[in-house]
Amino acid sequence: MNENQYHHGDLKKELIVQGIKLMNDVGLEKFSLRKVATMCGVSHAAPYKHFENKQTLIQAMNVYINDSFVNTMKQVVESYVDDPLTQIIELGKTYVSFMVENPDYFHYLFIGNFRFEIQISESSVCECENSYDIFRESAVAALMYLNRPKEEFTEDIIAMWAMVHGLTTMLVTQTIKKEDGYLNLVDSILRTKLSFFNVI
Amino acid sequence: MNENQYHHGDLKKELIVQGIKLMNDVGLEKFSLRKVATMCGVSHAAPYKHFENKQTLIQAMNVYINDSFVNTMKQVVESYVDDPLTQIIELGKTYVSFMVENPDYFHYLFIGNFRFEIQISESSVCECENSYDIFRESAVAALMYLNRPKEEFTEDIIAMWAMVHGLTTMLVTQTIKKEDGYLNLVDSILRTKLSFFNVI
DNA sequence: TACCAATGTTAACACTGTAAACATATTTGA
DNA sequence: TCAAATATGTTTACAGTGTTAACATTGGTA
Repeated sequence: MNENQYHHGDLKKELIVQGIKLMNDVGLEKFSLRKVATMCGVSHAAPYKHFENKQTLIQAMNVYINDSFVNTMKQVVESYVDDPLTQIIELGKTYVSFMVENPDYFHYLFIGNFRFEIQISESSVCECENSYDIFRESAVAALMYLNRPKEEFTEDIIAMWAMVHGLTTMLVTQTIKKEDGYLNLVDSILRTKLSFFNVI
Repeated sequence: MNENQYHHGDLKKELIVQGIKLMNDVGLEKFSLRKVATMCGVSHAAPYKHFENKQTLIQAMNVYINDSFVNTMKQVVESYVDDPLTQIIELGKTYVSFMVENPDYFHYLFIGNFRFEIQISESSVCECENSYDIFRESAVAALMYLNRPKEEFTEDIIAMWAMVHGLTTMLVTQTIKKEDGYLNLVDSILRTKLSFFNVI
């Protein structure tokens, strides 16, 4: 396709990419469709050929980020298929570090899941819709490995995910300071929980 | 003061109250200063005599809600001054149930702390600025009561708060379903953690 | 090649945040 | 007591926004 073309090529995707960039720069409050359009070198009404409205674009941005998050998680799962305990711990670390390193993504996923309908990517190859499902699946494997009673699975999994997500929140919102060894905290907390299972 | 008066009486406070109401109804995206002004029966520029801009009003709404949350927490603390273990557990339950019953408040505090500067209420009588401080203080008492090693306080407190906040998040975002006995979950998770301390 | 759907532009609208100039009420102090 | 100062409200104006409708251009396809 040409350089100075009337048609853009893949405007839909660039709207998402530039949209995320803009959101990072100016925040939700000052995020505007017209700015995104300008960033893509396109008239302010062009986005409406690809998205119903502003909310729909933001949703698409959410899906885009969620996919990238989910894929990162899946990679970790695949790296430790034969070691359930290490797997769930590394998964926890990845969960936390991904969000700490991309605090804006935390906003999107969070705010997005709140304010708008949750929408699942169709393009995603992943059979798990979201990060919680991946985490849960890994947790189940670890609990089975530890011969935990099945009737307590639910509570154990919730406790573990809650710790990981809660810790993430504290770090991203700077309720606690992000020191160099913050990942050891994840390790330690999850390991305590897991070894607690083991001892009993 | 008169009924059909030129001056409103206490516009500043009503802007906050109506602002919260509007935010509950339409969400952040459609929240507008002009609507709030209309709800207060006042011209669209009147709010600028009380708040610098839209963000400042939203901040004030955050502070208002945070105060109400903190006060609720403080009441619990006072109800169990002589029983540190029950206190921290009840505090956890209150934390969760307050947010589950007021999911919009969860948004405000969360988004507010993210998007804008954290601003502490001047009017609050409470010496603790935020809910985390209250939770931490209570947790410290419980840990001392259990004779936990002081060098592990930090990690223990983080683990407990993370669980409570993480669980709250799961319930509010409906990652897990809010069943009738959801508060027992808080009880159970925290109690497990605390009795774990005790056993060792 | 001629049409058609896809994708872009331009123009228009109502609504928004914000500022400036103006109006009225309340407080203050000689 | 009552004018002046201050606090609080209104009106007007403007640039930026989301969204729609009418129009223009392109690329693919019958």
